[in-house]
Amino acid sequence: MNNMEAHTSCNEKVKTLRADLESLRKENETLRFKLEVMNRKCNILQAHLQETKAQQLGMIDLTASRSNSEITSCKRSVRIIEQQVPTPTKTSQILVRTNSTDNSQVVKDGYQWRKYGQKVTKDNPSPRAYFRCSMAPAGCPVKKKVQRCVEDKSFLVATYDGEHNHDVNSHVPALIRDSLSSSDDEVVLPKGSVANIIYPEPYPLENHSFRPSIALDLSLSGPNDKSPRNDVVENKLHNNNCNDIEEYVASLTKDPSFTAALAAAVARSMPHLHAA
DNA sequence: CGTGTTTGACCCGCGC
DNA sequence: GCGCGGGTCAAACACG
Ligand SMILES: [Zn+2]
Repeated sequence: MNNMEAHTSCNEKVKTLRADLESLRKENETLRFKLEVMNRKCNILQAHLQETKAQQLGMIDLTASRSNSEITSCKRSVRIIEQQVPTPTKTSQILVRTNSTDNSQVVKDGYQWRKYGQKVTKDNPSPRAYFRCSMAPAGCPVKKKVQRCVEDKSFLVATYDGEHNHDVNSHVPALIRDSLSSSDDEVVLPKGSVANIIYPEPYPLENHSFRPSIALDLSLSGPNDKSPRNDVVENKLHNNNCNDIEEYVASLTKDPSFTAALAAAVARSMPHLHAA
């Protein structure tokens, strides 16, 4: 009967371990969610940072990158002032990955938008949607275009145009509520499902000193995604604490599909290079 | 009934 | 001028 007892105790152990595992899994999920929220915050902050930097640099690079490449510091400003009027209309492009393939093109970025048009474009089967900031009647000039990416329809390309002259969403709490109980309209981030790549367009490579960091938040995939990477991560999280994130990143960069996606995204973000 | 989306018409710049 | 492509308008419509 020793054997039997050993067996039952073993079963007990298995049970508790399983329970442990389950709780850890839940914790993992919430952590994932929080990570995603952080990533989104980070992305947004970075976008803002880019904008401010662009502002500080006086949009010099913006116009310079737009094909008139005669660069003489004083001329530039004159030209800019002359032709660009008071509002420099910064544009920035961000790539957003959405897991649901059919979704209507809504990039929730904390602002509220009103759609005012949709067009089919020449070289992209999916239509392009035009949005205006809903504060437009109050004088906010910001517009954005959203279109699915040509080759990777799970990506949305959002092109922002202009700057908001008001705060992010005066009333509704924007996309980031500090915890999981966000019962907002669209803020649904079910189990981590979105990855953003932000690449502020006006910065080509000429500007080595300021390399626009491509903010990539890892696609924290939901339960549907059975990527082997998840297992790695889970193992890491179980074995150790968050110390192994770097290893995770390493595993990520070794993942061919990930690197391919990244390469595609980067290539897409640099039409100049692409053409050359 | 107010509000936001749809969708074809319209406009405008550009190359031929 | 004409056609094309991208951007916007606004009437109709959907929805609460
Ligand atoms: Zn606005």
